[in-house]
Amino acid sequence: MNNQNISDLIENYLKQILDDNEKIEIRRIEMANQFNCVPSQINYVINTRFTIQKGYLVESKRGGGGYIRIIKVNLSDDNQLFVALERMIDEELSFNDALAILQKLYEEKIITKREGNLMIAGMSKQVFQDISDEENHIRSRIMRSYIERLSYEETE
Amino acid sequence: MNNQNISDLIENYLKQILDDNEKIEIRRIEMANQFNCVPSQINYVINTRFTIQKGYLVESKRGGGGYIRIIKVNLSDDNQLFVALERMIDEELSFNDALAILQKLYEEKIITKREGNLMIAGMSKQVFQDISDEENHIRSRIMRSYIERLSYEETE
DNA sequence: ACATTTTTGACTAATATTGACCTTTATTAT
DNA sequence: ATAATAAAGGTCAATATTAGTCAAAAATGT
Repeated sequence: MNNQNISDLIENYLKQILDDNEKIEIRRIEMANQFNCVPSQINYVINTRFTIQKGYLVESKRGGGGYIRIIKVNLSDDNQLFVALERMIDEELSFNDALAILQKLYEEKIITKREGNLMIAGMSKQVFQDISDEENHIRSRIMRSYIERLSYEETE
Repeated sequence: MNNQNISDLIENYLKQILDDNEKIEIRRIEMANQFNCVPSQINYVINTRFTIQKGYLVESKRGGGGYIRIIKVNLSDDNQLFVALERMIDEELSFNDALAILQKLYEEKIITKREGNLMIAGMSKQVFQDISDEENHIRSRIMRSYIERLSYEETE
């Protein structure tokens, strides 16, 4: 641990607190003052070190009483599968391909029938009625977002 | 949690009372005095936190003996539910309103937490990254599609 | 040398707070 | 009854308070 740049210091500080707590809530400007850096460096640290793949969820609010909240989550046992799947999905995704992926997830008992049906509903043709240009593009985004969500669970 | 701002305090105060009551009636000036803020902040809280999407109806009267009344909407009657939902969902649907609706459906035990989280993932901001023009429009379509799907399940 | 990561800051966006002015309803005076 | 006044609540825009984005510059690694 001799990488003592400021970003690493901030990362270590936050992770140390997260060792004993499920989540932490900070004020960006306070952190920045404490570590004598510009506020946007806090965003940099969060974006590079507290990603969902690393098991962290980040929420924030602006305005008076604003905050940044970092929450530890449990990565699913099938996490690797999801990461792989997410990478496999192209920028464009047809309805039939989406259907096939969800069918597979259902057969593998990763999702219930009802969950699958809901996800399909969110990507169905009717959703994209008058914007068919972007249909497969947005569907791809939706599918990857579903898969990302399946890759972790919040700790109760 | 992080009640650093007055609006959250007022919101929590009102919701706490609404936990035990179907409705609550307040006087704007009294609230403002109690929380040491200007009267219009009460309107701000009501307009941002007690919307129809969040499951609340608001009535008020001016003049002597005036009041603001907040009423919890009861969605537990399945017949009325889907009709009510259709009405809530405009041609355009913001992420926050979508969140509020799903939260309500979860509270009413119509969907599981996991189903809600998946549906939210399908409508999250990241899905619409580079097509923000149509964001709220498509989100509205997705939500309607989810609701339609849920209404089938009911009668299966 | 070149590539990657970190640091910085100017600009942007979201949310909360405040206050001046407006509208509605009830009460009181004539 | 009608008019004037008082007693509510409503609206809207300015300002304040946060956090987010993005790209250039600096530092570091290979």
